[in-house]
Amino acid sequence: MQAFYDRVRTLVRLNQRDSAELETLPWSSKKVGKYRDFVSAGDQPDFAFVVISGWAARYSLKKDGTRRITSLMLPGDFCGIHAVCGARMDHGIMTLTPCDFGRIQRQDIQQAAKVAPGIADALWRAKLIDESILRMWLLNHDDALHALSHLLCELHARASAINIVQEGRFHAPLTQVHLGDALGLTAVHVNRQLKLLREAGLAEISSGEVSVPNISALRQSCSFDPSYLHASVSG
Amino acid sequence: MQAFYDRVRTLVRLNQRDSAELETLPWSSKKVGKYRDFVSAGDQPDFAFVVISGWAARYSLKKDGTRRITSLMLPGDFCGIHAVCGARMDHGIMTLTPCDFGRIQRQDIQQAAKVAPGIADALWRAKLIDESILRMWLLNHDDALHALSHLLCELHARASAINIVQEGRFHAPLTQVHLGDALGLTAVHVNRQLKLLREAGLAEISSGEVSVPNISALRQSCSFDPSYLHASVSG
DNA sequence: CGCCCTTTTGAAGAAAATCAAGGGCAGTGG
DNA sequence: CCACTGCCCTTGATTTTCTTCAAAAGGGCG
Repeated sequence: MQAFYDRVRTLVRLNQRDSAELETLPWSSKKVGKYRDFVSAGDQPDFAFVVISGWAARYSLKKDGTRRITSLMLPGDFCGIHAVCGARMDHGIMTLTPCDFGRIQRQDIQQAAKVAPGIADALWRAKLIDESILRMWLLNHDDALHALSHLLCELHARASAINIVQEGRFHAPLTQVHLGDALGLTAVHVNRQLKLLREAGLAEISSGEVSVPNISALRQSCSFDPSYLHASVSG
Repeated sequence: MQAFYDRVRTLVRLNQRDSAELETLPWSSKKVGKYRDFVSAGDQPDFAFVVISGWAARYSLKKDGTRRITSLMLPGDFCGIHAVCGARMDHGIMTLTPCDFGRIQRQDIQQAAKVAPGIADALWRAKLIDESILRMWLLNHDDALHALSHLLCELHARASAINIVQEGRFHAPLTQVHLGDALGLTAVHVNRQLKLLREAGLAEISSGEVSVPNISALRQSCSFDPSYLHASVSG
């Protein structure tokens, strides 16, 4: 759960009480294999989850049978905070790799949020960031190349934040089909845009490894401004 | 503020204490003219706002100068719950009509959420619904006609919920440019799709009035399922 | 080896953007 | 009262972007 504790601390500055409350939160671990439906649409989970290790994705199935990925989750990310208010899931969550989740009971997280305002704040901030990311996905869906570059920038930034980027490279278990599902494009077209990025020397994906030799250049190419990812910790 | 109180009660079942807390929340009113930037990106508001009357829209300006509307707000909707955790706004809010806003101080809403768990739940649910709507916008952006129909269904449902629909008609201050900004399409293309809907007898917009003679037919045409808009009150 | 999944590339077709022009209507000012 | 102006809606023609269909090549793994 260190990934989770670390994440919370990037979201808000915790006082001693918050901190103590956070680290004594009761939780249990749940391991899930690759490409599993971890949570299904319609569920009304009694737990909130935290990605401890692995990658997962929120997705919805459309009427025409195609899948649309609406967000990607990396270690440290929350999912199913819906549990906090007992709402029903309107989308599913699938694993992209074998995953290790931390599971926290609804009443425990509710209690913690009540006793430790810092934790409640952190949950809010996490949700606002989710929303910002979603909004960005909406914003950038006009031009395919722009959208792809922006997504790679986002993933690079989020991967950096959890220290899994080394020399501009990080492992991301995304096939071109996944990227297409996330960007609302066909895999074929994703392939062509990736080729452009590769030829421009801006980014490359090969065997599950994203390589960005010059992140500034990539960011500039799609006007990426990372500030929306954390909205500056000042609380 | 009745619109707000009503809205909260559609989100959660309040007990007496929650109810009392809600209706004694200190607030002040703020009137804003049409087409005004009510909140700007980068602001760190000390207030949460509630739309008492009028329509407003969240939007972002893209690097190429175009505007993208990322959500529409009707009477009763919250905005700037960011204030709850002191985060910075990553988007602006503009009015589409003259608007009347209710303004609640950050500490007051925080206090209310702490004392009355029902209110905290309501805020969470409101945010989850915002997120669901955003997700739907992402989901439906593939086919222009589908997207437009779905948006009209969403607005019809939300307008119904606040009792402003009469005989399939409701006032919506949206120009074709606004619709284009919301759907990520050009106004020209919106115009063509509206023509199709009109010719199919499914929907019509004229002088700011949306007319849906047969909502079931419109819903069926775009597989609209309204459940995502409230996620069933069971808390 | 052979199979499946993923990536790659080509060619044709559909969807939406762009460019361009005209019309209706309300408000403004002569 | 009427011309003028600005905004919004409408329509047509052309071009760009993305999808669809199709086929083939690479790579990991039983």
